[in-house]
Amino acid sequence: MSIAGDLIRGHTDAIILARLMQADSYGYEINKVISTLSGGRFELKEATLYTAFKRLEDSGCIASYWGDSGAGARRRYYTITPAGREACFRLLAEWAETKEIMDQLLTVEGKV
Amino acid sequence: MSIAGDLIRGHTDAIILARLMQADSYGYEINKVISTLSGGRFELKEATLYTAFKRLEDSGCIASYWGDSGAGARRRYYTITPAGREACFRLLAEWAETKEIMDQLLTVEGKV
DNA sequence: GTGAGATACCTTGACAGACGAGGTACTTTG
DNA sequence: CAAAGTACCTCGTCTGTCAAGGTATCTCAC
Repeated sequence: MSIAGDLIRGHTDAIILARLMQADSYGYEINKVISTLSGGRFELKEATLYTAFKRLEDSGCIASYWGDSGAGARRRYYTITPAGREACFRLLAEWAETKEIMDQLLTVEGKV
Repeated sequence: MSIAGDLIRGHTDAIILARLMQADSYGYEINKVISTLSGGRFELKEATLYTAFKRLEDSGCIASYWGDSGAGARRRYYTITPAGREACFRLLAEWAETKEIMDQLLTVEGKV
């Protein structure tokens, strides 16, 4: 993993919700998808992942159900709720704004 | 302020260093520049700002000296050190990578 | 059939950064 | 002289990340 989780901090929920917008999934798989999408440069630590699930479920953004495991242990699947979709769009917009602002704040002219 | 500090969390040092790359400055002014550059959408809380200065000075990225105040209270100016410049470049690169990865992780196709 | 390794979930406690609240001190302006 | 602006600083709290540890199931090699 080449970038630290603290750089992503505050956007974990957005990442999870964005993944669940595509399809229901479970913890282990979500993390593997994250690892793949980031080209192996980032993955959530398990503790971080499960705390996020707890937080998102408590706030009504996601719901869970036990599903079949093809191979291996039982899986708790998560599904995004309507409130979760709304939250996701809001977080995506926030990310866009964060990027914009950060790019402004990090501009360094000359003196290189 | 339209975006929360937690979205920027982990990048505060980068912002401060990038500002000091342009010119020596002091806390109050840096924060005003940040506010201006972000179009009034973001500013650091004083507590955050001063803890960051402390952290950056302890790690040798910046140095400080008392300067003249044109009007108002005394000012503690900060200047970036060679180590600070290096750190700044590293943090800018990290930000670029964070952006790239986040954009991958937040892609949502179809199902809108 | 048993041990290793992958799959899969979960909790606890420590730590670091952001920030609300509070404080100091000086200068200008009304 | 009071109020408002400039300017700095600290303490204690909160929240999210993470290392470490634990549980349980399944498959495959031996």
